[in-house]
Amino acid sequence: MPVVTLPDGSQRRFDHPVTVDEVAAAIGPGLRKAALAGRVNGKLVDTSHVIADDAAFAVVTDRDPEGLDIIRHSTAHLLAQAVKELFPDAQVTIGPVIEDGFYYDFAYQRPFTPEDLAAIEAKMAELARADQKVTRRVMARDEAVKYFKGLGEFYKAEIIAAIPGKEEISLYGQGNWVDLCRGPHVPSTGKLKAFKLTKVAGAYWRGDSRNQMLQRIYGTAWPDKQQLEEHLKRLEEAEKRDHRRIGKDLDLFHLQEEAPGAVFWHPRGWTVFQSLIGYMRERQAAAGYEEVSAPELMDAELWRQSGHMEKFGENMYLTKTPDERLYAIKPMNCPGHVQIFKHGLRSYRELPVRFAEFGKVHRYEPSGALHGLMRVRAFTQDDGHVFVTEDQITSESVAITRLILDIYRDFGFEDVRIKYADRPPKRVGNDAIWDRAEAALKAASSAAGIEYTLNKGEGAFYGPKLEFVLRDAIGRDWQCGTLQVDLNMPERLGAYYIDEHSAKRTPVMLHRAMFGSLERFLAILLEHHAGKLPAWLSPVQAVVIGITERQDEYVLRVTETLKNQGLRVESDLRNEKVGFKIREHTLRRVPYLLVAGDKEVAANLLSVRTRSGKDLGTTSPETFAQGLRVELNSRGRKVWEG
RNA sequence: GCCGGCUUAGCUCAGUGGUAGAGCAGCGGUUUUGUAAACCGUUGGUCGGGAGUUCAAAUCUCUCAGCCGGCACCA
Repeated sequence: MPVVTLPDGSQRRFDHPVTVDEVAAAIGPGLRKAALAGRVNGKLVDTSHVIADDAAFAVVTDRDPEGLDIIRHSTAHLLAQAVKELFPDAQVTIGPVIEDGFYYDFAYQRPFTPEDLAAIEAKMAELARADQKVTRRVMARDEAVKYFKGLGEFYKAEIIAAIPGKEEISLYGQGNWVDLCRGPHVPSTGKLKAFKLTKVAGAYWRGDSRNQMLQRIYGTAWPDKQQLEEHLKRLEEAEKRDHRRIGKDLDLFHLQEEAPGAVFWHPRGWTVFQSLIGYMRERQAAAGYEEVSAPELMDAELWRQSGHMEKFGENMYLTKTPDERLYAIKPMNCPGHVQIFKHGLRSYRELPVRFAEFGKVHRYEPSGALHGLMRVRAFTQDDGHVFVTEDQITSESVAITRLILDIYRDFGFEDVRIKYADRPPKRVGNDAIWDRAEAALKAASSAAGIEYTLNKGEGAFYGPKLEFVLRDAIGRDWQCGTLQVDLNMPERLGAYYIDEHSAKRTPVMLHRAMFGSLERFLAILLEHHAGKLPAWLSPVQAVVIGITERQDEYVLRVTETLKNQGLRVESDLRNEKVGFKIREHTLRRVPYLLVAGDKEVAANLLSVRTRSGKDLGTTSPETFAQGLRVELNSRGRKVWEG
């Protein structure tokens, strides 16, 4: 007879097999009501699950992460049930839990409309109110296939057919609707109290663009209404951080129809962009890089040799000149850098050779992929290529890794994860070369003392890579930096150096980027800071504001003085009230507002206010400049506090 | 590229077949102002492009483009 051991170590003895529900009831009526599922010997099960033998036991409620997942999963089922009631011809496919919610894919003869969505959501609420019991039963595989085929659910039948033979096939029913599912599920639909359908979209069956397009409905679900509201609020806040919105508000850049996926940088945006470049120049020079610049346009033949034409030809811009020569606009900088390396004889004594370029590349991205500055067709990489001997891979990789991580700290990104991506299915070079490259990159990673997760099959076509992923202020991950070990490209493009025995040797090429795309990195910064860029990146670092025209001369003089010290300062002499000017510059996220009235002019002072509304008191222009300079020099690590 | 939605003044948005609107911005004045919006007046639109239906189209249909949300892709 079963003895169940609770998480606190206490035990309950039963004289007959019991269900999870019964055990929960034995512990307390409140817990029984809150029970969504059980955990028996580590395995999640329904509340109807029968425990016959001794077991470790826990009740799963909506306070457990697993409980939340179960709510979401069951809400996906509720969605499918509602769709089947309203659109009996629709076929169900899969409905997994995703971050903050769930989706369900349906095959239907027409796309669902926003009006359908409202109707479906209403039907879901109705079904939840009915508090239908959710029941589980097991069916033999062949029988299950037959069962779903009989229902006209051919996608389900296909899914079952693909389930490994030894796995149990379980069906879940609620009301008159049955779905194949691994479970577990909530005991009854009444447990689903707070959900909302968010969007409809097309999605390919089995994620393959050669397959039929299904209708995907997304939704979110939470334990209670309040948490749902909070989630919707968070989405709203994230929307306010949208770099496209901020870019417009702050007059940084725009995009227009004639140049899809290409950025028109306005003076303020370009100032930020140039600040990024200036910073990186400094860091790279200190790290032993030499800046180069390779042509934007090179003969297509070169791109054939590199392998780009074969793999990415469809995404390259080509142009035929009047002399009938075919040129490609560079989608990457590496072949150009190899040409510079190749020019002249290189000795092993010169290695490592470190080239860096703020190279503007063009890639014809699929139209549906474009997204503000995040995904564009013309962008600038802080691209570097280091030519090394095989012996130098480790030390050089360690140096690159350290540099990347240190640079991220200057931008206030402390939380950085690293992924290791190995050989992709479509690649150049033989397996022996890949074995060496992968081993070298792994060795370098452990020498650098970094931990990584595996990103299987996601390496570049010419070599494995480390991907540096940073986490922003609202918890989103962005892959930016990359380090790739390439034993293929130098050989394909005929690069070599002379070793200590006067023999020709092919160098190894390390590809690396810190920002990745400057356009995208800038977008990430805008969203991370919600537009409040640190002063060293702000297009305007301070505005000097006069209260009446009596201060005009002083305001101009102070502005001039600060500008002469290399600070980005403007004056605002407009015929407006101070409150109005403060409001405008605050909305433009200017870090410091320097107000001068008669009192300040008389004492040669400025009244300093930050964009977050903090009053830093009065100070002389000299002291302010000094403090700001300290802040600028410490990058994102420190701010001036008056 | 695929599915859906959207596109009206510089910006944010009303306007469901019958003479194109509002707020903000801009411009011209008044006001000389103390830390997130002073007041008065006023300019501004081939309603994304093209084609069609209709006596009549911002509004209905087709088509192209761009954008937005997903999917697929991402050297």
